[in-house]
Amino acid sequence: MTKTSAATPPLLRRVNAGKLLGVLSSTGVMTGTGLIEATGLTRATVHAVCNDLIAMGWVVEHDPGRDDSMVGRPSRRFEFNSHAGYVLGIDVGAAKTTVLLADLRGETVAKAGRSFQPSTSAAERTSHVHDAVAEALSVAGITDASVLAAGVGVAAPVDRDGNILVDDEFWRQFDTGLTSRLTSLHGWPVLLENDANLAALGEHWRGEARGVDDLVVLLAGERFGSGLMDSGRLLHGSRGGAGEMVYLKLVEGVGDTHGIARIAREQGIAAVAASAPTRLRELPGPVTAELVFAAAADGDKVAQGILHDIATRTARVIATLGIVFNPALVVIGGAVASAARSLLPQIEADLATFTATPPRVTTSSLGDAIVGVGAVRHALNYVETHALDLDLAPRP
Amino acid sequence: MTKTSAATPPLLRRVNAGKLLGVLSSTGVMTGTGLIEATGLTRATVHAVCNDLIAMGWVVEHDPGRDDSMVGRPSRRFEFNSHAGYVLGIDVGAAKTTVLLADLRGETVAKAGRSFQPSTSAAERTSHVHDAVAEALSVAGITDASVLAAGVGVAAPVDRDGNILVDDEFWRQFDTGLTSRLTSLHGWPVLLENDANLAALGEHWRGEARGVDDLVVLLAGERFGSGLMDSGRLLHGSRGGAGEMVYLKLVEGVGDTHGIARIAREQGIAAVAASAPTRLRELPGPVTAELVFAAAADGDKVAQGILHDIATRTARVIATLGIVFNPALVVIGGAVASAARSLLPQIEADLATFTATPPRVTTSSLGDAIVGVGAVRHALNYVETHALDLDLAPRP
DNA sequence: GAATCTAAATTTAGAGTCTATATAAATCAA
DNA sequence: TTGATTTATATAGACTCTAAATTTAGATTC
Repeated sequence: MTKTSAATPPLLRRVNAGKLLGVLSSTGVMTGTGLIEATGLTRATVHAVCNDLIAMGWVVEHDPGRDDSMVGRPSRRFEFNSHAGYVLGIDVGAAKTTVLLADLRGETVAKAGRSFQPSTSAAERTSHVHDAVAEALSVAGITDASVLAAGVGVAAPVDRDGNILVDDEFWRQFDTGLTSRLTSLHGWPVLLENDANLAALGEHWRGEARGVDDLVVLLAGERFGSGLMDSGRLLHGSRGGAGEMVYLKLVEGVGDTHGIARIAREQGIAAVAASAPTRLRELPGPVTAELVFAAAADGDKVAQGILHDIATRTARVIATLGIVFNPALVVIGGAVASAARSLLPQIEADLATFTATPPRVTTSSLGDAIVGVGAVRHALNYVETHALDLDLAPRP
Repeated sequence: MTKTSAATPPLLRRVNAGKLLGVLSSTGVMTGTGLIEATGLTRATVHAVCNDLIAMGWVVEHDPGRDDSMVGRPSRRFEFNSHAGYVLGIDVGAAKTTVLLADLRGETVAKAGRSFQPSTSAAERTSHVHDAVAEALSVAGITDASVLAAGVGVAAPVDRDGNILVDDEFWRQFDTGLTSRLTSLHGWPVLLENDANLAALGEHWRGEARGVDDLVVLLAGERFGSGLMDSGRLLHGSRGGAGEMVYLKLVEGVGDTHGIARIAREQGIAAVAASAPTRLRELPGPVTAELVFAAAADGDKVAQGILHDIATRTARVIATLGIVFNPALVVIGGAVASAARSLLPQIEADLATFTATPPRVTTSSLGDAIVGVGAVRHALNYVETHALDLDLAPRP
C-alpha cells in the first residue's frame, strides 16, 4: 500500500495546527475562546498551537482585545497572516497573458498583462509572461522570496501531477521555457493546470458556482473547452483530457471566436458588415466574432441567425454534458461570456427540448480573470496542503 | 469548517492500526518483521497494534513459524481474519435478483438468486430479495450477526449518501420495503448505489479494469446506463445522475434488450424468424434481443444489419464519453456483454472514425455477477472505513 | 485606593502514543 | 552445554493531548 511513514505524536500537532489554521484562514480575528469553540480543542492546546503558528509566521497576534465583554482578563487575539506570503495566478492564453498576484486569503494585490500575436513563439511568450510577472511583483513591492507558489493555466490537457500531455514542439518549449525557468530562477513551485479546469476552480471559489460542488464550466473564447467538477473535485481523465472537446463534432463552431467568425464568413458576412453601425464598419481587419455579436445586437438578421444557431448548438452541448454528468450548474465563461448572456433565454428554451431535467445555466461574472482567479486558487490549494512544511519565519 | 473532534493520542493508534490492517488484508500471513518493513512502524508498535487487532477480532495469530530462516527465535505469524465477518452484495434487476455473500477478503462463500416478472411489485420484489439473502446465509451457515454490511445495486440514480433520487411510488416502496427492513430486521448497514456505478466498482476491483483508475463501464441489459470513475472515484453528479443516459437521444435503442427487440420488430422480424435455426423458431413468446443475436450469428442479413447499426451507435456513445471523460478504458458489461464481444471489432473501427484518440474498449468477463461483485466491493469499502469502530470480539 | 469579581491565560499532573534501547526468549549449530 | 542469531518483550524518554488547579489582568464595587 502506501509507503508513508508511521504516525508519531508530532502528527497530532500537525493535524490540530492544520485545523486551527483552516479556521483562522476562513475567518477574521479570533480569540482563544473562539478557537476553542471552532476547533473542539482545549484551551491549553489552542494556545500551544497558536504559539507555534506565530513562530512559523502563519499567524499574527494583536494587542489584547477590549471590545465586547468588558469583564475578565483580556483575551489574546489571533489572526491569519494573509501577508505571510503571496501566490501568482497566471493565465497564458492564445493572444494575451494575465497575471494576478494575490495574498494568502486570495485577495488580489497586483494585476498585470501582456498582449501578443497568436503566432508568437513559445520563447517570446515566456518572455511576455515573465515581464508581466515582474511588473506585478514590482507594483506590489513584493520580492520573489515572498511568492510561495505559482498556478499556471494553459490551453492543453494537463494530468493530475501538472504535466502537459500534448507531445508537440510548442508545448515542450513552453514547458521547459516557463515552468523550469520560474522554478530555477525564483525557486517557486510552478503548478500547471488546464485553463478550463482552472476556470471551474475559479467559478467554484469566487464566481457563480460558490457552494455548488457539481459543476461544468464552458470556457469559450479563443478555443472551446470545459472544466468538470464532481463533488468539489476536478476531473482529469486518464490523459488530462476530461472536458477537452476538440474532437467532438457537436462543438464545431460553438463558442470559440474563430469558429463564430468562420461561420459568419460562410453565411454572408457582407450583409452583416453592411448593417453594422459605422463604428464597426470602420474597423480594420477581418470579420471577427465581436463584429457578429455587435451586428446582431444592432438588428442584423444574418448575424442574429448565426447566433440563433450557435445558441442551439450550445444548448446541445450543455444537454449532453448535463445528461452525462448531472451537474447542478453550467457556467459559460471566457471571452464570449458577456455576449452569451443575451443568448441565455434561448439556450435555456432549447435545453428544455433536449432534456427533461436540464441543469441551471448562467454566465460568468469573473470576466477575463476567470482563469487567473482559478490559477490563484490552484496555487493556494498547494500552499494550504503544504503550509506546515513551509517555514516562513526566517525573513529579515 | 469541519466539526470533527480534536486529534488526540488514540488517533495515532487508529491511524497505525488502519495502515497495518490494510497491509494484512491485502497480503497473506505476515511476520512481525514483515510488517515492520511494510508499514515503517517499529517492532514495539507493530506488536502492540497486532495485539489490539487480535483482541478486536480483525487478526488471527498462527503458531510460530519455522519455515524459511531456521535460525533465531521463531516469529509470531499474523493473518487478516477474513472470516471475522461477511458482506452481502445484492443486485436488484428488473427481472431477477442476485445475492452474493462474501468474506472480508471478498471471496464469495455463497450465491443465490430469484427470477420474477418485470411487473412484480416493490413488495414482492423485496420478498424475493429477502428469500435469496436467507438462502445465501443458510447455505454458507452464517448467522445474520456476522454480516457487517450489505451493498445494494438499483437501477435508479443514487446520491453519494446512498439515497435513491427518483421520486416515484415504486422506488419509495422499494426503499422503505428493502432498505429499512434489512436494517431493522438484521441490523445491517444497507448501502444503496446505482447498479452501473457498482458495475464500474466491480470491473475496477476484479474485472477488466484492474489497475485502471479512469474508467467507463457501459451497463447494457434490461436498461442502458454507465458508471463513471475518475482517478478511482465514482462520479455521482448533483442528483446521482452521472452516467445515467436515459434522456440522451444518442442511446435510444443502444444496448438495452428492449430497444434491440423493438428495432428488430420494426425492421421486419419475419425475415429474422424465418432464417433463424429451428431451435430458435420453436421458442415461444415474442421477439427478444437474444433471438436477434442468435439469428445474426446464424447468418441472417436483417439481424446482422440491426447489430451493425447498434455497433455504430454504441461506438458513437463511446466516442462521446471518451472525448468528454477521457477514460483509459471502456468496459461493456451486462446481459449483452457476451453478445457484444463479436461486435467489438466493428465498434473499434467506427470509433476510430469518430475520434483521433479513442479509449481502449473491451467486454466484461464478470458475467451476470458484475453488479453483485461491485456491491460486495461497495460493502467492503464501508467495512474498511469503519473497521476500527466495529467490535467483532464479543461473539459467543 | 483596596478588595472583589470575572474571564482568560498559564501551569501542572496524568494518560496515551510513539521511538530507541536494553533485556529476555527460543531455536539452531557446534 | 554453550554460543550465535533472530525475534519478542520491557523500560525509559519524548511528544502530544486533556483536565484541573493556579495565576493574571482588567472591571467593578465599596
